[in-house]
Amino acid sequence: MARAGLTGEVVVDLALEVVDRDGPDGLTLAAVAKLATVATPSLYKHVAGLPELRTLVGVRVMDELTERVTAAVLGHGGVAGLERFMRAYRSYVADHPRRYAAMPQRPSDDPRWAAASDRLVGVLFAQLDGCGLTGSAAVDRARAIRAAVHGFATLEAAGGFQLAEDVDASYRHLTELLTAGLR
Amino acid sequence: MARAGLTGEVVVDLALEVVDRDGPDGLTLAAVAKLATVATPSLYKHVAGLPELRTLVGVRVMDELTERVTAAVLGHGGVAGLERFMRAYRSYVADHPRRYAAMPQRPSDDPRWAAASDRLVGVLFAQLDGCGLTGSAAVDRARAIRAAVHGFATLEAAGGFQLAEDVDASYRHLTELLTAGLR
DNA sequence: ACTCCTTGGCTAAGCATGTTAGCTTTTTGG
DNA sequence: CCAAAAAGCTAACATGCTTAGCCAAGGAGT
Repeated sequence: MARAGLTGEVVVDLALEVVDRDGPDGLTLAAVAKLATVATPSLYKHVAGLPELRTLVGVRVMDELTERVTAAVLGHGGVAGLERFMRAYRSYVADHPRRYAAMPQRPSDDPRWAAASDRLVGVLFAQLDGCGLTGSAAVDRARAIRAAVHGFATLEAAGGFQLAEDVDASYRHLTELLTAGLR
Repeated sequence: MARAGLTGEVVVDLALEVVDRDGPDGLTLAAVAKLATVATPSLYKHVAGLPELRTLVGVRVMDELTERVTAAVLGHGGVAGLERFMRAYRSYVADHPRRYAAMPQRPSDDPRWAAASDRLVGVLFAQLDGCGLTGSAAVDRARAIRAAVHGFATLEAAGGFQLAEDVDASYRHLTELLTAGLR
C-alpha cells in the first residue's frame, strides 16, 4: 500500500478543512482520517489523540489570527493602529467563523497554546505602548480590548446580533469607546 | 420497581449538577442517568436527546443570569444601574463558571433560547433607555456592552488573564469605558 | 545489491456514548 | 375496578476514541 505521506502539519491542515466544512463539533478523528484516505488509528502516528488535535488546531488558528492582525498593523501606530487591529481581528473571524469557534474556551495548560496566545497579546501591547500606555494602564486597556473584540466576534459569529441595525456601525462605535482617551 | 419521579425540570436540575461537577464536556446522558439512578434510555421520556438537553440547560442558565442582573438593577437607573448590571453579570459567571461555559455558542434556532436571550437583552435595553439612549444609539451601546461583558467573563473563566494586575480593577476600567458619555 | 531498522500504515478488539425499538409495570382517570 | 397513558426497563445497533500488535515501505550502512 502506497504511503499517504502524512505529517503532524498535514493532519492539522486536514482538520482545519473539516472544521471549515462541518464546524467545530464535526472535528472528529474519523472525519480527518476519511479525508486523508487512511484508517482512523493511523492518525495516532502523528497526533496523540483528539484532545491534542484540538489544541493544535487552536494554536494554528490563533497564529493565523496573529498573522492577520500583525500585517494590518505594521506601519501604523496610535489610535489608527488600534483601529486597524480591531478591524483585522473581526475580519478574520468573519472569513473563518468556524475556525475561530474551534479555538478552545477552556483553560488549556498546554504551553504551545499559551505561547500562541502570548504572541497575539504581544501585538496588542506593542500597539498600546505606541499610544503611550504602559504598566497597569496598558494591562487594563489590553484586557478591555481583548474582551470586547473576542466577545463581539463570538456573538456575531453565533448570530447573536438579530436587530436590523448595521453591525459594522456598532463595531465602529465599540472601537471608539475602547480607544477613548488615547492619542 | 419504584418510580424515580423524573420530569423535564428535574432532568435539567441534574444536568446542571453534572455541569457544575464535570464541566460542559462532562454533560452526558449517561452521567445524568447515573445521578438519577435510572437507565440512560429512560431519560428520553423527558427530553428529546442530548442536543435538546443542552439547549434546555442553556436556557436555564441564561434565565438564572437574567434573574441575577434584574435583581441587581432594580431601583437603580442611569450609569449606576449599568455598573450594577455589569458587576452582577460578572459575579454570576464567577459563581458558576461551568454553567456559563455550558451556554451554547452556536446559532441555536430554538425559540426557547431566543426568548431567554431576549429577556436578558431586554433588561439591558431598559437600563439604556433610562440613560436616555434610544434607537440605533441604544443598539450600538447594547451590543458593545454585551460583547465586552461576555468576552471578559469568558476570558476570565478560561483563565485568560494571566498577568498579576488586579482583574477587578481592569473590569472597573472596562465599565468606565463602556459607560462613557452617559448620564 | 542486500540487510536491517525505523517509520507509517493496517486490522482487531474494547469501551463509552447516543439513540431506537419494543416490553413491562406503575399510576391515574373514568 | 379496569383500561389507557406514562415511566421505567433491557436489548440492540451505530459511531467514535483508543490501545495492541502486525506488516510493509523506505532509507542507511555495509
